Parts: sequence; structure tokens; C-alpha cells
Amino acid sequence: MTSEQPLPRGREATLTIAEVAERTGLSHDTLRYYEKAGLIARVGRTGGNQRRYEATDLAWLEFLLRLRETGMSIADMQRFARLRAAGDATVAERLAMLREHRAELAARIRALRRSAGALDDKIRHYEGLLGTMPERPGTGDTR
Amino acid sequence: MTSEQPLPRGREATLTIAEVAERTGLSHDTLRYYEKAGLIARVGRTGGNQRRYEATDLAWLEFLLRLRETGMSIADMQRFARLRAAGDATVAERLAMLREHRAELAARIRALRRSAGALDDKIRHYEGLLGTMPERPGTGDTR
DNA sequence: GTAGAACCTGGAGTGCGCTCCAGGTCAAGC
DNA sequence: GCTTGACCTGGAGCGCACTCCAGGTTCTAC
Repeated sequence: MTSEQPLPRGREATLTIAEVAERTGLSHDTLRYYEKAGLIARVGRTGGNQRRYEATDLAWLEFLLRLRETGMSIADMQRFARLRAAGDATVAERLAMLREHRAELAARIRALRRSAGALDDKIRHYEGLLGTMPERPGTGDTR
Repeated sequence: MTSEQPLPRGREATLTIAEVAERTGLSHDTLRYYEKAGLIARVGRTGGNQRRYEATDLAWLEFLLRLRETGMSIADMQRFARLRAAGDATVAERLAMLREHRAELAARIRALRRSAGALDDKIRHYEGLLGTMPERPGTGDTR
């Protein structure tokens, strides 16, 4: 044992990049890219410079994934991450960002539902052309 | 007047690329790109080779826009357009494409709603931190 | 008939969000 | 101690869906 003790707390509490990739569905490359881009703060390292993610890193990544899934750009996530890193003084601004994003998301969902309706019309039109019965009435009720 | 009569039917019935761009929100470049990519059949031309769109072209473009809005890739729209161009024998295949796309869309909408809920939780968390009243309860009811 | 705006083509360039690569270092099991 | 697989870095490359450009032609209004 040298004087180096890379990870003080419970040895079970950290994850390798492969484990985080598995849990999040992100690739190793994307995880490194997100870190380089400043979406996540520099992750803890072993003495040999390999990443060891903590639970908080994982939780933050999962939040980022939700933002991504709802269509937030990397640039906006960078802005949010910067605010978060700047501390409590930015809470109001972060809240404003989330509210705005939430409103855009609501609009997107409404637009998708409208388009879904139009798609259903088109599908019914094609079914009429074929004289086909609708397939399993109610395949995915999203209206 | 030469022997050329570029557009036989009613003169009011066709649109220039600028007019179609205005109506669809697509740029001139995108309209030409879609044509080159085979998303729309070659549009009618004047004697001088300038595009004159007909009502059916516009209707098809609007359908394509709906597919695009619901997340269909250009490659898939190309496939659909090819089937359409091939005639009635492909109706069943087109219907299958639309049904599959519709199912994916339903799944996407469900995922977005789930994420919207998580976002709402986060927003409430931040509101708690600030001791703020929620802003206009019910800004965009999408749950 | 002419000016200026609108349009044409082929092809290069752009921004986004990754993804891949080369050339190394590190860690874990035997 | 060695092997083998996992990991590291900086930077190049990619696929998608456009967007821009150069250099030329056409249309419309006067």
C-alpha cells in the first residue's frame, strides 16, 4: 500500500465508465464527450487516472438524459450545468429555464398529438382503400 | 405566343417556389432538396424551366411535413414516396409503414409525458428551494 | 428593350451530436 | 511478472438535414 488512497469512502460506491454506460445506455465515448463538454463536472479518478463515477454523478446524468429526451440541446444543457456549478445563487435562473423548457415540451406534445390524429386519418384512408379491418382497434391510445 | 403552352389548365392553379415556401415554411433550398432527394416527384415547369407547383404537390408536401414533424427520417420518407410512385399495388405496404410509424409515435408521446412528469417534479423541487409560488398553476396541462 | 428580382443547377459547406481512431497507460487474474 | 482487456487522451470523421454559393437564365414591370 502506497500513500495514495484513490477513493476514501466505501469501495462499493463507485462505478467504472463501463458500468455507467451500461446503466445509462450512453456509450463510453459519449460519457467522455459529455464530460469534456462540461455537461458533467470532472468525474473522480483512480490513482491511474481512470474514472470512478459516484451515485450523484449517475443521478445527474439521468437528469440530463431526461432533458435530452425532451429535446433540450447540448448548448442549453451546458448552460444549465454551468448554472448548477455556480451554486445556489442561480436557482431562480435554473427554475426559469426548466419552466420554459416545460412549456416548450407541452407545445411539442400537443403538436405531436395533432399530427398523430392526422396520421390516424391517413391510416383510415388507406384501410378504406384496402377494405381492411383496422388492426387490433386501439394499438396505442395516444389521443 | 409560341407553340409552347407550359401550363394548360387554369393559370391561377399553380404556385411558384416562393409561394410554396411561404405556405409550407420550407426554404427554397429545402424544396429543391426534397425534389432532388425524390421526396416529391419532379414538379411541373414553365417553358423557362421554373417550377410551378400544383395543389396536389402542396398537399403531398404537407403530408410529408407531418411525417417529418412526427420524427420520420428522410430515408423513410423516401421509401414511402417510392411506394406511392409505384402505384396502387403498394397500398398495403404503405399502410404497414404508417401503422408502424404511428405506433412509434405513440411510444414517443408516452415517453415524453413521462419525462414531462419528471420535469414537473424537478420544477416543484426548485420552487420549494426558493419558497416560490408555482407560476400560474396549469401553464400547459400535458399530463 | 432593359433593369432588377426571382429562379435555375451542381456541388461545397455547416451545425449538431456523437463516433472512431491511434497510440498509448492501467488493472485484474493467473 | 505477464497477459489481456479496460481505460486514457486529443483529434479526426461521420450521418443527417439542411444551407449556402457561384455562375448563369428567366420573368416582370417599366
